[in-house]
Amino acid sequence: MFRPVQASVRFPELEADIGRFWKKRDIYRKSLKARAGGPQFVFYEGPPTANGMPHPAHCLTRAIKDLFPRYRTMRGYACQRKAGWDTHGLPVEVEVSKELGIHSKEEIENYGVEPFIHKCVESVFRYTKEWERLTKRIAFWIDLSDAYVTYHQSFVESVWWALKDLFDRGLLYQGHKIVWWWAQGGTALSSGEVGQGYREVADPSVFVRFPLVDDPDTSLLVWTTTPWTLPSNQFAAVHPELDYSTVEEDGGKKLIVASALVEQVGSKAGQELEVVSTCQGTELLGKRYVPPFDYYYKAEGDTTGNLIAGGSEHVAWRVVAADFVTTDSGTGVVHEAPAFGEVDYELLLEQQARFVDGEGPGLICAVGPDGKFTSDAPDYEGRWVKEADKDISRELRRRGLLFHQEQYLHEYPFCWRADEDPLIQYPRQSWFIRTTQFKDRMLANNEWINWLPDHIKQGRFGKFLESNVDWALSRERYWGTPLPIWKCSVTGQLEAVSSYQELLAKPGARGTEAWEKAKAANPDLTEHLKVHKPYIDAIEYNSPFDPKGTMQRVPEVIDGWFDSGAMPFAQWGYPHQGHEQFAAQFPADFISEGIDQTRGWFYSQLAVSTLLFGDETSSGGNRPLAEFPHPFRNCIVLGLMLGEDGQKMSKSKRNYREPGEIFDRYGADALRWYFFANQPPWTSIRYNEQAIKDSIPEFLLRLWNVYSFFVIYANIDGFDPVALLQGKLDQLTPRELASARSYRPAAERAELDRWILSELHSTTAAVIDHMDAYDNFAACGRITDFVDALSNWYVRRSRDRFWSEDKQDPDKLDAYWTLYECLLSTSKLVAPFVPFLAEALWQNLAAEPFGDKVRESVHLCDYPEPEGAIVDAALSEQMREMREIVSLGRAARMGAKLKVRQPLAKVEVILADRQHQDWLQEHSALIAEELNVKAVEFT
RNA sequence: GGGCGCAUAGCUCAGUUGGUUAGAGCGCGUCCCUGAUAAGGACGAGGUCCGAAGUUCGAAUCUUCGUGCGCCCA
Repeated sequence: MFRPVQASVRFPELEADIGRFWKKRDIYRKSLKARAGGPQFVFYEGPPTANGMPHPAHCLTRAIKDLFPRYRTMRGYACQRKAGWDTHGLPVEVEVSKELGIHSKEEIENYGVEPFIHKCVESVFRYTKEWERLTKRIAFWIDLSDAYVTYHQSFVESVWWALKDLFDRGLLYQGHKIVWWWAQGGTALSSGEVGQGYREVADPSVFVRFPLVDDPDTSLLVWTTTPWTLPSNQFAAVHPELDYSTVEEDGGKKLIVASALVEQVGSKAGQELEVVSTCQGTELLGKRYVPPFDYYYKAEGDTTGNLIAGGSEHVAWRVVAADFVTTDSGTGVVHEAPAFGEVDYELLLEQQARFVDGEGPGLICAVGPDGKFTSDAPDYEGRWVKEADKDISRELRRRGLLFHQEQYLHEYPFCWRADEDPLIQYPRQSWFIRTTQFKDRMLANNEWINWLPDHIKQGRFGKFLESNVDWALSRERYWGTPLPIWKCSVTGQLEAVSSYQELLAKPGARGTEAWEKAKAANPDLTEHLKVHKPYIDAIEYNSPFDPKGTMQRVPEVIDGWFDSGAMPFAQWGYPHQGHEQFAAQFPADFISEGIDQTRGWFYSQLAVSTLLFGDETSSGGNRPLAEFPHPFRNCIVLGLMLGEDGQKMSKSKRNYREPGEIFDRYGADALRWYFFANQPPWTSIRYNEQAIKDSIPEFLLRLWNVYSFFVIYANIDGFDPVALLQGKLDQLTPRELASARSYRPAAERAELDRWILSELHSTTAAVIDHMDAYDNFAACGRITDFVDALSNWYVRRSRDRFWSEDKQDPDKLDAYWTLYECLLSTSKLVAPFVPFLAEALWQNLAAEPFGDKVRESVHLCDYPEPEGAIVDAALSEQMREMREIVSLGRAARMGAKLKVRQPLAKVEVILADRQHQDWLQEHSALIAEELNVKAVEFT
């Protein structure tokens, strides 16, 4: 007897029971152990950050991350699933600052770095409980107890090793560059971080006159959306090959504007600008102008310097050539403040290179690192630059230099963790990794990665690699992996260190008291903190470069993305330890994250791996050179998940329901099936509660009803596989079932049985093909079709056989064996997709009645093996054709308004292709029954 | 401004290399079953496949341009 099936199943409750069963029996661990000797299937968990709440998009990621390892495990692979947590960086600091009600770096310093760091550690795992609950509830099987944590000492030391390797190879350098600068936070951000903060804003757009020195009635007309950069103006740039016009404006003054823009500029100001003369950009080069502010001009306006090529020139405030000038917008004359733009800064370097050493232009910058004007610009001193825009415009208008002003709508980056803080480009000393030197290697590596969808390879990711810039690694912050570089107090020479132990072994190493004292005061402090600020900063040692020198750590910490990129080896503490694990678990066969990780984790992993393990110059911790691709071979790039309204998901808009509620209402299987079966995972998924709900009747319940049907009648008829099956059993495969009494080989059974078994085996083969190709969507399509065929044709057409009076009727028993096999195989087939439902079926159909004779969980079973001999393609096609005929016949009845109840004399079937006519004729009785006709005629 | 992607039924979405009359589910309408029944099933209506041009015997599918949207980057 099978345990009677509840008539109305409640999946959420069922799932809770199954979840408890897995936990009690430790099924996940057993599933790993069972495959320990199998081939490796390597999966990397991209670490989520646990100081924020999980939301629906995380459900998708976690569902996909579960699906393929679970499938591979059933296919015999050993798939370790080590969890991980991303714990460093700005998100944590910002969260803590909010809590403390502070914002600026200064406030953090005043609060104290040490207590601040303590707060950071506390905050890191604030939402771990919620994350763990979600992970378990959605049945993401992963080893949470053995998670890697990016702030742990062993992880930090792996990162240190990597950085030392790069440093020793000259790939880690300090450079003066224009960086995207978060002024309030006092640090530079990487391109990836900047990319996350773009927002559309309206900025003032000003058209300003720069009067020529030789001809004060004629002005260059320049355009800028950052008036605050005008006090730091050094040059005006034109494109040498563009045409420029001198035009006369109302009142007789003249302006120089790109010819192509004369009309546009005029219409903006509501003026008819009359062209006086035209010239090429080259003719403007060298012309001197008076900048709108004289803070620097006052002293240096007339300064000249000697050129290397001979002769001399004014150092600044003249027209220079630049290829990046366009006529897309503005005036074709560009205001150059080299301090606040990358291309502008390069232009300054170009100019400097023309002069004899020390005689060229220096960098003018009237803004401090805090984003406020310095005493260089006394009128605005101490004011936040963006806030000064208005007053600067007003001043220009007052002095008659403002030609036109308007609002300009454009995308501008803000700090990704402090929405209200706009970033500015700012010159800064910063540490960089020379990734550009490895661009070709990274591209070659990328070439071998199997991206899903494949357009990512040459598209978004490939394009991103091609425009690679050196990685701005350092952060002038507190909570992150400290940059492991110590500097000689006398000579300024640098040295990198790869572990705490190595550091303490340095001659004259001292300064551990800071940590010891803190630990004594608070014994609960985690040991891992000793490799962090401020304790690590206290450690000094004797300089190998100068007897009087002391080695002190540089103050920076690093970009948290580097941590994530180091994860393939740092999760094992490699190379200080974990050589075996790393060797076995590198590279990954499979990773999956959202498309937003293109510039995030996908890049950080590829870059770090290529630099460390990607060519002959890399030491790789003494491991042999790895073949491309690494560190991952297959990557499913998930689409963006949108809210119900098609907009970005947003808590305040309430355009989605919390995952917890979805689980309570519909269950995790419903959500998983919705993710897997409704669309390829890389399309942007419109979160649709109705569709989640619909996956219950469309799939889960349909399968459940077939199962329920079987159990009801098997119990009534006393069909008991336990009594009928002898011999050694294990997972009730078709082969094992074949040993049962009353079991007949498929070839001897009714055609309907042979047909559904054929469908089962061909479906199994197709699902395996699709899943091996990481195509869950196609796999689900096949499964859906099969369950539909089973429910709506096999069971329906077989009802009479199940209800036959004679309990020993071989045909009746065939029907039971057939349906039993279908249900057992289906439960295995769907196990990776809907693990709860699959388990429920397996428990009642196999594990409970058979006890220890069979595997205790469906997730410990092998994935079904298709048997080619069972597949009958012709029969499959014939049956399909018959179902089609029946369907057309019903349509014809409808058209004639003749209900099915009314018997009709005959149906005429006209076949376009007579290939299966004989077969169909043999089955005319069935067609006649379905259509309620007395005769079937083929013409 | 550049890159990538998307645009198919009222809704959510399929549509593999070009090939008969473009599909599914939901919703809607009509009906069947009443021994899977707080289920199940049949049938139907509903589409300028975003627009235009091109390639082709043939285009939702390939090319180009345009429009709209999303993402990424300047």
